[in-house]
Amino acid sequence: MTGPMNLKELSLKLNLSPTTVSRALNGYPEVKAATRERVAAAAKRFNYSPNPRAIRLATGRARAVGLVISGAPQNVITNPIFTDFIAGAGETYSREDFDMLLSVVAAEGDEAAYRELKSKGKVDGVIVQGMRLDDPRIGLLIQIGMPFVTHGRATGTRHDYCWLDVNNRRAFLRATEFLLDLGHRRIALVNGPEAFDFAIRRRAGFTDALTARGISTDPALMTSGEMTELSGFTAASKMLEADNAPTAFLASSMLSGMGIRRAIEGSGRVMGRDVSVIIFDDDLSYLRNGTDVPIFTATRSSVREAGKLAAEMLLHRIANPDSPPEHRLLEAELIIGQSTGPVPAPLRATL
Amino acid sequence: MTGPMNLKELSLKLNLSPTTVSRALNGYPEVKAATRERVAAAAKRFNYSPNPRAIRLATGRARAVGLVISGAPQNVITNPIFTDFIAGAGETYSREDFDMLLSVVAAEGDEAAYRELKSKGKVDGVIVQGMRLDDPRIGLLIQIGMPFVTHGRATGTRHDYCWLDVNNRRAFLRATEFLLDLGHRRIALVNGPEAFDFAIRRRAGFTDALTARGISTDPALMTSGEMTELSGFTAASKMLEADNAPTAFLASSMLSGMGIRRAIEGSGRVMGRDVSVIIFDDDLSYLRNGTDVPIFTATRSSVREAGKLAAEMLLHRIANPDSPPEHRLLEAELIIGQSTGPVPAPLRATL
DNA sequence: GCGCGGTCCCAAACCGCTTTGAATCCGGGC
DNA sequence: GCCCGGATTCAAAGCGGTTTGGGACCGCGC
Repeated sequence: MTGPMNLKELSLKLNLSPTTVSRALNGYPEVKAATRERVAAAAKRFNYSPNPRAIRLATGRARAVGLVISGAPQNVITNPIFTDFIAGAGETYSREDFDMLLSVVAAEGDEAAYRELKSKGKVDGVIVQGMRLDDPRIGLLIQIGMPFVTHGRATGTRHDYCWLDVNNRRAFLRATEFLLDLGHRRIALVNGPEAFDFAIRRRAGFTDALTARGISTDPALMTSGEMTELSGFTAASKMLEADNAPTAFLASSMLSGMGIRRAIEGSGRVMGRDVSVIIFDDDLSYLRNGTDVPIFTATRSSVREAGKLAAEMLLHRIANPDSPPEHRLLEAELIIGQSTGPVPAPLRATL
Repeated sequence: MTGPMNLKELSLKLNLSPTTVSRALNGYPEVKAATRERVAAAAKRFNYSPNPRAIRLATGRARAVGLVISGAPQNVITNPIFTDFIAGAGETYSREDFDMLLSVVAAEGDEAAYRELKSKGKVDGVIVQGMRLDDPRIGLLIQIGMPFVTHGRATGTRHDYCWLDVNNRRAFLRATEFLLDLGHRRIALVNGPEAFDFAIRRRAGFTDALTARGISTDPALMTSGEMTELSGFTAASKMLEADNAPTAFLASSMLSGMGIRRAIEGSGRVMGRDVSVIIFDDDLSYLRNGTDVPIFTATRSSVREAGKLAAEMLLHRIANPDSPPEHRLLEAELIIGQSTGPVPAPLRATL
């Protein structure tokens, strides 16, 4: 064995020049159909596959996309969304034979990481996650000329850029309306960290729905924080203790929903009967909202699907860097589970 | 702008040959100290950084490590461990300037993925996760000559290979003893999928502790399944309904523990008073077991730390492929939380 | 018979680095 | 003054592809 076959060897076997073989394999028009077939057959027969390192050096393209994960060691970064997102994206990349490379960097190290990805030419484009208000990464990436698509938008930026997002505002608007239609008037919002754009939009959907019905928003019924079971529990417990406890909750994630459920049950109430809960369900593969019948009523949008679409958009963007940026807004579906019901009668009486 | 400076340009500025500059930068001994400094200074001044694609082509090394994630679209793969693990590993890699590349493949596609990683020379080594009994990947990787370290061991393989694992058996042995010492005799095991090696070892620890005290194991008190909240809830609910309900649970993950807690509370019992629970806590960044005081009593071992160590082992292995395989067994610590207590008096009376 | 425009193929340069094999420089020994 | 070996440095040959700039061959019109 002398290692895998290379272009030169293959061309010798075919009595052709490397040039022609390369062109045949890459679909250039100036090679005769018969020759092309002969080459293709030989390539398959000798199990030839071009050396990616050589391709990359010769073309200057990386055939790889990046994902910068910042916030190590303790932050956001390791949020549970991530895995499903790349699972979706990864399949697209392997199909197109792109590598996906991750850089894990400490908080604040992300700018340097993007610059390095660019200057060393390690990737042809990146996907950006965890968008914040007027996220500085957008300007940076445009400035250094790195193709990208964001998962989520960034309110407040003046740039036009390529994004994929869920209609968070509309999702929470509809969820709130659904609760209002069930007669609920004291509705609490247990939101994600409002440093993130998606959380802002969800709150907007929530408050818009309330004000549209002439219901004033109560700051005591709106919290924002980590999307963990514990923080959901803590927030909900506190609200449920109050005199004027909410009869319904809108939760930003499955995990906070689980915390809220615990708080409800811990207070002697029953979820779905005494207190309603709607969650935002990212349809994560290890946090399923029930198997056949959903446990929580939810606005659902698959993160995995988002990953797949974002990857496709990115590859398209890399291939056509000068086309106008695409935008894609996904709608979440409202699925009815067991966690919602009409506002309880005794409370309805007090209205 | 003519793109970033390259070796030839730099060597021209220095009136040196590319050879010498390359050697100076790479620490070869045959270059004079004064020259080396001059080169280093110029490199910094002109912001020179070598083109990784050229290095890879010239050296034949990838300076990258891989992670194959199999089981798409619906499986294991997206398990919550993953993110924390790579967060730990990723920091090591960036420090050493290694790329980390992910391939997401459909179930059963992993063998082909490893072979491709090898044949295309995309990585110098891989980390393997989710070990099963006599995992076939071990033989495969040895056969194709791909350096690797596994996260978890694989009982039953005849090969010697490089692994990093938590002492799962001992962790559950100690946890079980802890419960026994509290007077519990009806202890249930809500295990992860026993297709995985770690789950087998945990069960062994559990049953060993019981039999050491002369307590027979009750199949009705041992389940194995997904490590989700729902399946924890389902399993525990069923057991708690039975006549001879357990007074304590050993759970394989934080999520199943949360499901068990819900089942306990749903049955009108109080966790930590009526029923004790110990979980295995991977110390995931978005599933914290309480902030200051732990909610669950747990055997804890940080997956993130494991990722960091595994990455170091892998880099070492890549640098010294012929050294004997390292093994590293981490001990989990038993941390006492609020979910355990002595067996309730009325039950104790019946012993 | 000759020039012309296609079609198809090739030699050689190039991408930017590492590495081999050899040249150069230098002080010391004789 | 000359040879020798160690210390430095260099030219050139890879690594394995892509791409540029021609060439060879062919049928056609005149």
